[in-house]
Amino acid sequence: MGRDPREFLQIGDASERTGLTQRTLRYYEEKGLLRSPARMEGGFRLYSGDDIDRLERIKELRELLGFSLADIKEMLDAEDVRLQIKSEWRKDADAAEKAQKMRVAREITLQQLQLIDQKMAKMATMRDQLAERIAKYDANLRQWSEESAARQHS
Amino acid sequence: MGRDPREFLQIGDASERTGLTQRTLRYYEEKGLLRSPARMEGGFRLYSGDDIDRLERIKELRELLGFSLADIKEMLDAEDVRLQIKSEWRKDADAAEKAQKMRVAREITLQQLQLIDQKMAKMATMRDQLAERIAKYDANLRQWSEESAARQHS
DNA sequence: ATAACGTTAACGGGGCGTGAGGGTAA
DNA sequence: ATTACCCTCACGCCCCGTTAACGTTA
Repeated sequence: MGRDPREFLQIGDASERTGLTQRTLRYYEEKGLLRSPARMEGGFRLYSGDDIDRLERIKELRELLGFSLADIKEMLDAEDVRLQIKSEWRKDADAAEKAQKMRVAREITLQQLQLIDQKMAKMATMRDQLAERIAKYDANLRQWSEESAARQHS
Repeated sequence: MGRDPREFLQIGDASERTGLTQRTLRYYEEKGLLRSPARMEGGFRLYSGDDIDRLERIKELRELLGFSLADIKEMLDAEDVRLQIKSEWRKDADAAEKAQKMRVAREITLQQLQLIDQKMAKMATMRDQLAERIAKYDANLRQWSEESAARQHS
């Protein structure tokens, strides 16, 4: 599961790879969206491959779907549930409670999916409207160029 | 073209119809995204049907596509070009310049369309990932319920 | 020692939320 | 006169952008 430990990135490289500013990376850490990354002796942050993945998910949830950071934190916490439960699956102590948590996580994921579907439907509508608008521009421009050509002949 | 003048809405009704807060409506006006609406003698704002349409477009551009208000202002101004040109089409004075403006407006619209296509593609990817995740939750839950049933029999 | 990189702290800005303190409509 | 609605400031919050002042690394 774990990755090559040589692949740790300092904040500058992590910033470049994710397209988020260094300020943003520190801010997400401060807000608990990302667990505090490892540090060098001098205090420099070291981001793992998993950290990068998580940052990219955050970025998409925010920029593509427009969720608030608070919403995203809730979602990511919910997602972590499944992994945590799987790793803690020693015996079936409190298995019922774990299943309940998983059902909650599933529900949140399902809501995300439905929200995406709604957004995609609206976006498709907008797309068609824009295509129509372009067709109108083109029609006007074509008409103008024909009139212009006609004047050339008279 | 114009609508029933009795259909003018005060800010409260306009807010309800568009799903934007009154504060937001005043803010958009302040920022020049919406021309200052008509007023009653007492100073109450009166929104026309066209105003409502424009507000709904702004809302979609912002909430669905995540554009900044500055971007949206630029886009709407570009869109107005076509309508303004059509209404000003008395003679063909400066027809070349008008056609140029229309080409610019067309170009901006085309960029919006391409941006929507890009976003929709990314969203489709996310959608699939979420569907997979739900499948995993379900697999885990199904497995748990089977194990639980097995214990009942022993 | 220098350049390139990192650190925290703190102020700034866009897009509003949220009153305060008043006037208007029916 | 009451109730519901509207007005204009004006401050506050979130999500960072952006210095500023300073330490670390190669």
